[in-house]
Amino acid sequence: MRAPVPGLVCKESAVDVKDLCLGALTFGEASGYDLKKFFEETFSHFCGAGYGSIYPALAELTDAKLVTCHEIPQQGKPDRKVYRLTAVGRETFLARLEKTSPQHKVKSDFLLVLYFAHLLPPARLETLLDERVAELDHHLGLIRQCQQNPGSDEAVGAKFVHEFGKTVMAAARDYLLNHRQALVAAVAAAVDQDPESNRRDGHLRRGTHNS
Amino acid sequence: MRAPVPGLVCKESAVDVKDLCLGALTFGEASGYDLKKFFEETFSHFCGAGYGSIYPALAELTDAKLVTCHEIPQQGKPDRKVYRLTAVGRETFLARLEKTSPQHKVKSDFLLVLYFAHLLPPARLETLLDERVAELDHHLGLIRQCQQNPGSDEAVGAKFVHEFGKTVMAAARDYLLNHRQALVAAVAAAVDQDPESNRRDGHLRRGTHNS
DNA sequence: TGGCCCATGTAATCTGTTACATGATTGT
DNA sequence: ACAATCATGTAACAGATTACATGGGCCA
Repeated sequence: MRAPVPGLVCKESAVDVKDLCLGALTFGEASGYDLKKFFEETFSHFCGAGYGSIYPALAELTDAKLVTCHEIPQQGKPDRKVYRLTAVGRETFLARLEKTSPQHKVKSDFLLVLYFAHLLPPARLETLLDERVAELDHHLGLIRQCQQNPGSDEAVGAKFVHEFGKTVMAAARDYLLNHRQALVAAVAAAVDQDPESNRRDGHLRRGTHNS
Repeated sequence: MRAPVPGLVCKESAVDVKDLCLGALTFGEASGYDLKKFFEETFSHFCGAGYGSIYPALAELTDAKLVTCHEIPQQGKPDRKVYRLTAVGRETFLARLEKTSPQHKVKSDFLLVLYFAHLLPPARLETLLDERVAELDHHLGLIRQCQQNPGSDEAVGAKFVHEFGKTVMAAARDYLLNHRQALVAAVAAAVDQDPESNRRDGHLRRGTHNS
């Protein structure tokens, strides 16, 4: 086991909510509330953050002088706090963009459950697929809204990411719709033939790992 | 603010590593080590778990009598511990499958960084895209291996999930390859024209939210 | 009058990652 | 000789989710 080389520790840490906020603020000032809405509308298909992480993140960024905070008094509501990126904040973000080795992680309970389709009632399967298609439609709708936004001259990156999202999610949607019937039929048939199909013993087999 | 209704709390909690283990064990007995390999080969594109979560999960499952553990002595290595699903474990898993409302979450630092393509050096952009394509190829390869596995009579669900993965990742891959040049060119052009493009103030604009 | 939008924040909790700890065998 | 595979586990830590806490304005 190698001791961590002092100069090369190189965290390579993943992007966190602070980075998300910094990034959004490169487009202009905003409150925590605004940021959450922005994430939902614009980043919904690949990122997200709740108030429980946004507000603490903004507080930390303020302490670190990466953003400044203007308080705007309001009645009935808590003061609106508008955050703006500082020069240091902008550079910190730029540095993060260049150093991070960006990961793409999918955590899909949906696919996991589908993997065990043979253990599910066909009706449940149909619900699952329909709900997922609806979610995809929802995300697709959000992206279209972003793009149709009045005064939306999206940056090249935004365009690319949005088109990418549309392409990939449309592919997912089409696959689900085109194969829905076959899957449900196959499972229904299996249940008919062999209702007690869920007891099979043996060893978890794995492919020969000649990576 | 409503108090949580006692009988309807209904956690709807997401799938965790324990569920992952339970699910894998429906295909046969396995050790913690085997399980990790299985996840990597078979679930790689939508799930994952490290030893740091698998081993504690198996311990908990054993305590809860959802699995049993046979210890096989070995020399030089720690005893191999082979886990097998109990009847209760199987039913618990089946119940989880039916009750969970399964989510599909993507957390892509890759897309986030790309969103800010206009702030990146073109070379960095190229690296990013190439690396992502390589990752996608890697995952596609893993799926093909699963499918070509000798004695691979995959269950309907497994087939569906793997074909789905191939379809969606192929779409992503194609998009990246087909639009790579255009993106890099656009960013390069922007840098030429306006090297100090990263200082723009204003307000984070959001679309009119007529959801 | 019930529910959503606005608007902020804290605290407890959950869950997973990373680093640590050990060590024989096999292949290059 | 060095790295990888096999094989298990713990402890500290990081990060995010959830519930809690507050409360006026607005629309149907």
